[in-house]
Amino acid sequence: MGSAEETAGGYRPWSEVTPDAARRLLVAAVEAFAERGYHATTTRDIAGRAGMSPAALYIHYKTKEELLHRISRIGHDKALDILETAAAGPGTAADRLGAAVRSFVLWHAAHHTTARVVQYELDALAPEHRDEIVQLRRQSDAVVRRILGDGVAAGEFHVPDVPGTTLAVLSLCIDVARWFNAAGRRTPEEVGELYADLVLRMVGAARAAPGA
Amino acid sequence: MGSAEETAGGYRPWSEVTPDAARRLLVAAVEAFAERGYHATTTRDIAGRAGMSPAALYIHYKTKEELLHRISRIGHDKALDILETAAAGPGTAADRLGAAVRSFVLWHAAHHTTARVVQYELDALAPEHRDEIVQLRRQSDAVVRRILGDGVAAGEFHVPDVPGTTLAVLSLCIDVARWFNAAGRRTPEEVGELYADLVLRMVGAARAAPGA
DNA sequence: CCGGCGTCTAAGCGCTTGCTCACCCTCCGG
DNA sequence: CCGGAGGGTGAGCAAGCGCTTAGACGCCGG
Repeated sequence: MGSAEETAGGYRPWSEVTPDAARRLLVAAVEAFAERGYHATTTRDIAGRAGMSPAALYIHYKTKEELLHRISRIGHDKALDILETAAAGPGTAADRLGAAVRSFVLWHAAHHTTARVVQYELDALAPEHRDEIVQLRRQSDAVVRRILGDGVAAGEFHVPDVPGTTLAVLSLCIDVARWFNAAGRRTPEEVGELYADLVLRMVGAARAAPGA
Repeated sequence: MGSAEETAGGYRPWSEVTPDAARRLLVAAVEAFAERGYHATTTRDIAGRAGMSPAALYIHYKTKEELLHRISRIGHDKALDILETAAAGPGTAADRLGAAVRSFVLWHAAHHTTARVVQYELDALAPEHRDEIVQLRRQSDAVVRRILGDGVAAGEFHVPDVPGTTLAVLSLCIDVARWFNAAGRRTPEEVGELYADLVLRMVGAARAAPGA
């Protein structure tokens, strides 16, 4: 068991990675990178977790860094997709911001192992790959900033500093990957709910009315 | 220049580290760890930055890990001190929470190089040292939780989930160390001010009145 | 039955790592 | 003027690193 809990719940990640051995190696790498960090993880450790010899890794990936790049790319694509889906939804700006934070945080909590690698091992990427990922992050930033802008324009939000608040909101959500499950009384859904509420207060769209 | 900006402003950190050569090595280690991460930093790199030979490091420190431990310990002591000072201050719970967030964030922004090492390289510590540091973090958590509890009891704050909100507040502040200065239009003071405002909104102590 | 391809392994190469050791300065009390 | 202590160096060791190579396996169309 152990790693089973990560893939529980019917959600099957990494389905886009084939063949099977390549996926097993990638999943093993995610676990190892999340646990010890990229630089502290050896290729022997990754191969061992996948039940293979060290050399097997190089049949499917050219370098250890390519593994990290693949993980980072897939993860960022997923995270951006989650944000964009929520942003394109119906309702007021407050509705969309709440949905975005709720689903974004839910993903970071439920897949905190992956998210930790994706969000905190950026500097281990080769410069070219790093630039590519940074571009995706800028898109995430733009999505959130747009919702905030909409809310301000509609008079729903009171936000003096939209770029700064955007940064804070994303920072808050992303950092969930770092601390989540440290003991784990909360479910990912509960954290998402809590954070959606906190963020809506931050932007002054308080459903904080005492009766709510 | 370069590293000079870090120590600018009259604040002289690491004054508790003697002799001089030991301090130079420690400052070099902070820079290197912040830039590349603990595991990606070599002892040769640290010694080189300090203008010494690789062997010189081992006159003042037993291992590379001891360097990280010293940095982490001093940094956490300082961070906790900042929080406790603000918490012990005068005024309402809102006043104290605002002061705590403002000064805590200010430190994380102004000394983001140090803060990055202190906050994000925890897992590289030996288990015994890690436990020691985790203990300090629990104290930081307790300080913030107490202010929130006070505010709720006094009817100043509306916080349904005090432990969860405490976690979120600290997470938000700490993560400043990760992104700060990525381009740097904002000063540390401005970020502290912005964050104090955001956090006060989060707890429903809105000075969000338009005229404020 | 075969031959080629994709997959995997055992062994190991070249290099870097954290750390050590033998030795050398410089400073300073007696 | 000396001798010892503490701060420093150049060279280098054992271990571990990312990665490669030579060869063996199972599978499958002809």
